[in-house]
Amino acid sequence: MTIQIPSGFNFRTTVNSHGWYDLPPFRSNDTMTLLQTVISLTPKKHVTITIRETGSVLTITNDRTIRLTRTEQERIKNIVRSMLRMDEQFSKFYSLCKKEPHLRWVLKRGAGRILRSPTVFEDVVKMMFTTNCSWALTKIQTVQLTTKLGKRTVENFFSFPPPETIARQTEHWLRRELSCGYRAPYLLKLCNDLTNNTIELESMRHSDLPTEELYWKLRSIKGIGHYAAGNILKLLGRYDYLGIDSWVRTRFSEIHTKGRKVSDAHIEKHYDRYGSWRGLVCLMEVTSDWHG
DNA sequence: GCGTCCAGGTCTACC
DNA sequence: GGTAGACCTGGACGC
Repeated sequence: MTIQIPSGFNFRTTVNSHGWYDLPPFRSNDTMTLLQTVISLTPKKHVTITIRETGSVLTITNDRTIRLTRTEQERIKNIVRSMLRMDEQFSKFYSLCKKEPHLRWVLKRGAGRILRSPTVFEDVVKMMFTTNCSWALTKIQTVQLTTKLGKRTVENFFSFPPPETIARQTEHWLRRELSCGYRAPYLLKLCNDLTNNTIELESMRHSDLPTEELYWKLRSIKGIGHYAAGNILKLLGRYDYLGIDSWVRTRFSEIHTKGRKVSDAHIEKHYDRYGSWRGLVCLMEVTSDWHG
């Protein structure tokens, strides 16, 4: 399968936009020139895909033993476009960056697109796993979740388990097997609510609701606070919130205040002038050193 | 190898 | 509305 690359799109910069490429089922290589993950087409059909940039197209390959219908191939292509944010409009953001000397690199590197998972559910669970712990623990929780509850594919990858599979476990089991500690009841409640249709996540990527309403919808999920909601919103294409964590605080003080610690209110105020793009401007600034 | 301390974000009870 | 303390884990550190 191939996808035509839109102008201004940069595959490597998108894969390296944040830590998601490092959390299973995602996998990448040292040079970030390929991205692999598992797409769950049906409860029993899980396909490992490999995405590479080859000239002016992205090439998507999968194991030849798995036959895909034309409809399934189209679905995979749409999911890849969505994960890599290929159809989102960044022209207004780039005009803004053009006016700021310290953000001109963003255009040169084709930055701004933030890698997201095939589903909102996967993004929300992973974001919950980033709260109040080190990256090492975030990774442990995600690895355990996928290997213990996901489905193994031909290439020895594991799919991200659906909410109903997680909802069948006990809180005790989740605590013990995933090392997710006090997050276990939050994860269980989220999965139960999704299974019972008490809440709905997937439509959020195409929602017409104002960003603030989406923010409060996310905040109604136990375990999703101000930081997590702000960052999930970025994965929904809304950049009004900063999603400040300890790392952003450190990077901000290194860049703007010679290492002097400042309050979150100070950081919020600094990015106010960028309006609805402030969250993305903040992310670009704190990750600028990742892109040379 | 063991014990102690700390960092990390969210929730809840309390003022 | 603001704040303190609990939640749980891995990692750093001292012994």
